[in-house]
Amino acid sequence: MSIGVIEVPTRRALLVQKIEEQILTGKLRAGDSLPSERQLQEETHISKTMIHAALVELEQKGFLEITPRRGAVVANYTETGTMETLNARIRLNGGNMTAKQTRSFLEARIAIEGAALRRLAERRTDEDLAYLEQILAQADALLEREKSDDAALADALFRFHRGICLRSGNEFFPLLLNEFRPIIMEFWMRSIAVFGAASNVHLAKRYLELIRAGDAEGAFHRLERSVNEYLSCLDEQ
Amino acid sequence: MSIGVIEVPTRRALLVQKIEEQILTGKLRAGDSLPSERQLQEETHISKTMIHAALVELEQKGFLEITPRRGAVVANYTETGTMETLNARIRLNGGNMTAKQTRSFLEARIAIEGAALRRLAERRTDEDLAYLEQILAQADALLEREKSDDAALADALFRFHRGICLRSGNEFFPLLLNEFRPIIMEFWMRSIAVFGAASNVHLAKRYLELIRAGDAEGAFHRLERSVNEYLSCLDEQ
DNA sequence: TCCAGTAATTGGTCCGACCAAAAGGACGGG
DNA sequence: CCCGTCCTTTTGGTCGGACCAATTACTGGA
Repeated sequence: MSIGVIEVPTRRALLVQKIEEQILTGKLRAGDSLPSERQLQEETHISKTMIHAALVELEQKGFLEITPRRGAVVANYTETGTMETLNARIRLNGGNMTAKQTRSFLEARIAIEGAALRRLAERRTDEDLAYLEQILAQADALLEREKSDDAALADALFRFHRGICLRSGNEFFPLLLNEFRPIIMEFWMRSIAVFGAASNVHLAKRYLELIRAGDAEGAFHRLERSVNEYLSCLDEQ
Repeated sequence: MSIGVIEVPTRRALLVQKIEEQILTGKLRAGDSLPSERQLQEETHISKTMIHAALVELEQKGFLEITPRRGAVVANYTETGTMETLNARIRLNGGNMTAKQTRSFLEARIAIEGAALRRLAERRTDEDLAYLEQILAQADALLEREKSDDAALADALFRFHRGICLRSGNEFFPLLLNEFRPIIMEFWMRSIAVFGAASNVHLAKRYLELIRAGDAEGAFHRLERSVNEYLSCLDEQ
């Protein structure tokens, strides 16, 4: 057990976190208006510049709606919520997704990556295969090392699956994966912990072979099956 | 033709827009580094506080990568790009998607909304149906009016289809639709222009009936068919 | 040639003051 | 009693200067 880097949070980050908490725990509800920036300044003893910066950050994350000279109100995140909002919600929960969130995530994964997988298997080129092979070679190199680096391997797995979306020719799929990134990385870290590093890389190679063979349905069903395996392993715990 | 609301953009927004333009038009390429914040301050006569805020915003949008004390470089948006990045790209192009983007969008729509549709049809409750009916009632009310308001109708259609995702029980799908929002709204505006307002509302009612009947496959194929119709109509133009 | 020491530069944070627009009263004519 | 006009207050948005810590670039001596 190492202590690791100790980072001092900034006042602004703390303020953002505090307001996020109030919203996510329901103390602040959609439609509620926040105190004015000056009032917050007095309460918190933080300069108005930083108060303002924090509120703008929360607006960009989809938590608030700011109208100039009218104030900030808590947004209804059914209306404005994005992946950013969800990431914050998960972070608040100590980085753990609820069972429902996990299921939702995997369902979304099948929908998006499944579609990409099908398309890619149908129209893969040599260039596509080379692109994916190169990422797997990096993953193999990571396996060879004596010191295992799970984070680097998870990153490689992420890039492999994003590569599938990228090479499917659809311009939206890889962007969606980028949006999901923190969640997907967490997923792979867990998968490595449960099934082992080698097993995950081996599975990736299976996908590549199915794509090479042009077996769209086979690749899709492989995805469905591995997701279900993951789910049943999760249920056991 | 009405003039509409005139909103004064903030300096920060203008700076963000300008840098976005430079990146999207290729004047700034991935890997290029930006001038330092102080240099930008001199060039633009905008205070460093605002310069910094603008750069951070661009980082959150996936256009830049900022390293403390090293500067900001233009990001490779394969790596960092999000829906926000794509929205900006489309906005720069006058709100028009390329043919490939349109195809990608519709493919993503089938993947996501199709999955939601299937799930919802299998496990819909009376509450779910009432929720969707209520949105369609609003759409009907809009149709009755003598003055047609396409934007309001497009919004209702958006909320109906987001409602499908919301009521599917998957926590990710509605968030994804929010992320897509500007693009989806553009899509519905176009669909209203091509097929007419009544026709679009009528189609929505068909989905609702298929969901009510629990016909998951029927609903899914309805979606596929209407997407293909839209595509072939687009090809004709 | 090398290296320690230093000066300059960088992004990140913070402050207190000011601006223009909007909201809310106060006032006065009808 | 009503309604427009004027003025004060409050609001978010902006500014320029300051400081910090880390990095980089340079410089002088061994």
